[in-house]
Amino acid sequence: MDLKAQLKQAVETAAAALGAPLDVAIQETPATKPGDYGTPAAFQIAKAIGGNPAQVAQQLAQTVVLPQGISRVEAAGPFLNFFVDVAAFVRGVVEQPFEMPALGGKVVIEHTSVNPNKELHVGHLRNVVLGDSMARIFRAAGHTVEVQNYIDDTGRQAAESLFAAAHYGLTWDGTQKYDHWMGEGYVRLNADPAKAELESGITAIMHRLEAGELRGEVEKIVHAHLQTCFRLGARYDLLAWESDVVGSGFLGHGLNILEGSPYTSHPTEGKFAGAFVMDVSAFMPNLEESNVVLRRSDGTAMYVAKDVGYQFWKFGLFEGMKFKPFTTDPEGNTIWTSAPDGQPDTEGRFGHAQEVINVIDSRQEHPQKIVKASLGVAGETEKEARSIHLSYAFVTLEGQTISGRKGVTVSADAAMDEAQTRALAALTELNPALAARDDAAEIARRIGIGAIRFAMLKAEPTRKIDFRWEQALALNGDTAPYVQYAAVRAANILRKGAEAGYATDGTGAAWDALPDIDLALAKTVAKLPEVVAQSVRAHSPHVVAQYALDLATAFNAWYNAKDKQGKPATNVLASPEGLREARLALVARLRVAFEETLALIGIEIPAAM
RNA sequence: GCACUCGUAGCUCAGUUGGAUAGAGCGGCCCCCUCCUAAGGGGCAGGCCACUGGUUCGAAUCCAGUCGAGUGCACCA
Repeated sequence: MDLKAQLKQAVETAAAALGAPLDVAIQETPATKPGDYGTPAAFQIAKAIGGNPAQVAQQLAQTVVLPQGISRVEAAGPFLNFFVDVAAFVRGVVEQPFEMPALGGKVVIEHTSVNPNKELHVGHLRNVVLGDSMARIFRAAGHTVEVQNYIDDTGRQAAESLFAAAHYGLTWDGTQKYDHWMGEGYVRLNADPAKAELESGITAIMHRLEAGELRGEVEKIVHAHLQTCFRLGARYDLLAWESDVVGSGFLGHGLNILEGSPYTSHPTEGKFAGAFVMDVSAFMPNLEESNVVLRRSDGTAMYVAKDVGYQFWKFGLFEGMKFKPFTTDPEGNTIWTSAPDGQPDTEGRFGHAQEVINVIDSRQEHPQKIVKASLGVAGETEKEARSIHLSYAFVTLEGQTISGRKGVTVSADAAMDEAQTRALAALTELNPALAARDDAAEIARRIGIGAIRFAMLKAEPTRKIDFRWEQALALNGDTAPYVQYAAVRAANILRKGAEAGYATDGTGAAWDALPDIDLALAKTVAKLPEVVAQSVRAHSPHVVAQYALDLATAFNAWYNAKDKQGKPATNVLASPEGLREARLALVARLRVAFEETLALIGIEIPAAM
């Protein structure tokens, strides 16, 4: 059990002894206040049993039994503050591995799900990075995670691109990235004044797509998309194709389940006569129209009904999809795909989630709510509660709505190219010797991609992002390179320490010699597990990104600390023997914290900077 | 019109289940390489946490209302 949990228990026990059983909050004391951790519990106790908070705090200070690692307690007015035993605390942080949350259960995360008709643009970056980071964080918290990428292969968008290529007689010469080439046809078609007359040709392609005849054509685009996503660092387990969702009968299965619900009906009169409708008012209050049409009066299904079927399948409400390997990711792991000619999933390997997270643009909030409500309609209230729409505000480009058709767009590939170019330019300027090394390009890649990923997730998902080169690709301030630089700096200290023959594992450490300034750093390091827990609770990776900044800031402040004479106060290698070993061990622990934290948001640390 | 999201420094944002004097970055001004990497650090200036009321010992945080911004409201996908 970690120190804060022990403190909480100790204070609760003391409170109960005073006749006030309660849930106590343990928080860090503000920087200007005495102590390391504190609690305002005396307010609540005073209220429960009478008396004034300051007196109660005094009483608590007398009676509370201090856990190991706490050296003393002191009442500061109505607050009760605890002082950590520096040597024991730092040693504990250094010697114990992180106690990550041990959450169980399978979580299916759907992200990317880009229409297979043209290349990804900078707006898609946010979706991919959010989803991929969530997957990493949920895995670290103990969940089994399955990442799915939904391929809308029967939609109008794909049909238009395929039609355009054929209509204009375009041929791919292999020089351009395939999805970019495909997108050019799409843009051309939508700028074509004659487009309206081409409708029948587009519809014909849509029918062929539904029949699965053009699967291979769509797969080529999907491969090109995956290339972009791999480059960003995203990884997937399964591609779920819309045609297979329908072809596996999920649409029908889903509707069948809903047929049995008291919330669905087949009106015989009124505006919905002949349709199959679902009344969602019990699950989505305040709607003007509480009925959602699932199947039209002409017998065809609404789009949202497919989403409902897919969602039901993710939760394991039925089976029937077939699967086969599609490709391998850069690490050689197999990415599976749904496929009509695949094998049945006899082991229940895919789907069967306890929780489903759909990473989708906030503009789709309404249909996503209907999908969630449909689980309630089906009587699956627990699954309804664990059906999460990770909604994020869309990305604009220099203040304008991204639109490929209008030419207001920057491709994800171009953004990554530019990021790496800028990173290499910075490297050349700041560290020419390093820029001449063989691995300079790899270093620039990690910095550039890291900068983009970080820019996409450092703020809450509800924040709108206006993509501007200077911000998205910034290399200092609240950015990935700032954190990466700190991580590299930590590694340099360790390397030099090892070269000098000093132990970095705590051997020979004089823990008692550590001053308070080192404690501040150790306290920040120790926070990682609760950061992960918080990120999972909030369903947002920004919590981890913010923590990465905290970690780097804490380290840089410590690294640059000066004593009263203005001399470096924390120089590790110049520290007296014993203190030096303690500090090396702390820096080693910090470096691990950097690695684990950045891995949670898919950011790689360069070898040098 | 109805619903959802949001409103914190000039700009972009953090701020745990309500707790101590609201924090960063960018931009501005001033300092710090005789020191393990200055992609760094320190300092100064900059706040009616949109507004009003309520709940509470205590509100940026919870509730109600007002104002402002964005998004969504088809037998479309």
